Amino acid sequence: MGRTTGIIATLQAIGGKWKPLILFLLLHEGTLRFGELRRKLPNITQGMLTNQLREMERDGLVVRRVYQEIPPKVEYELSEHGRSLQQVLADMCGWGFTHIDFMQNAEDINLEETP
Amino acid sequence: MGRTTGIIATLQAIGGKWKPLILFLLLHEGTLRFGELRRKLPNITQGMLTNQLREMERDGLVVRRVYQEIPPKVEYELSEHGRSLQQVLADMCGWGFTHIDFMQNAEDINLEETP
DNA sequence: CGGGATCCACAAAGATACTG
DNA sequence: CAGTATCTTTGTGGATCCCG
Repeated sequence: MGRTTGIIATLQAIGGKWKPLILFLLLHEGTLRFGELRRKLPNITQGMLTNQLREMERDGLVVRRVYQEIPPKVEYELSEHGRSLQQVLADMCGWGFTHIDFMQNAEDINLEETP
Repeated sequence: MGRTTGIIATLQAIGGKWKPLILFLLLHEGTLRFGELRRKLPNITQGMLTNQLREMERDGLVVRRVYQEIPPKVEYELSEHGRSLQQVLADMCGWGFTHIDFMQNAEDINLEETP
């Protein structure tokens, strides 16, 4: 069991293309219905959203609650284990802004280099 | 610009399937040759490793140094900007172990349920 | 020999239509 | 409303070849 074990386990759990974003939304907005989640993720497909949510439910990160009503109503929220990702998600969010600044500076340098 | 901007930027930069793992290795082991990196990532393809490294070079996370020798020698290391990921990578690594423990407990519960 | 480019087979992701 | 089913497109893995 090498030093990379932790990272590998994390990637298996939240390495999906949309998972960190979904988890971040559920963390900050609490319980959300399927449709609400979809509207907050403008570029995700219905099928993909279903996939990612089901996988995260299977992995114990997300709780799925189905109301037997017409029209149907399904709510999602973070499990206690899912909430333990708070630090990771906060750091990812913070570093993202660092990276945006970095890229804007790099862009400025390129502009200065053009004649 | 919503609350998700930071996460989205992070995913664009290090969302690749292997990137966090590669970055973690470069962070902890310093400069590595292509072949060394490949041996430490037993399940990655040569092509994939080349891809991910080139993308991260383009994004300013990794520095690529080519020695004009026979046999060829190419070294990779984190840039200063790449090193700013240290906190994110450390948290990911730590949470991974939390997640491994969580899954082992869940497994124990299932074992107890079997007759 | 080490790095990496190319071609092919397959799996994952996206778009769209349809259903309980 | 919250999904499924299906089809198309893109990405990944594997083997092979190239080049200095």
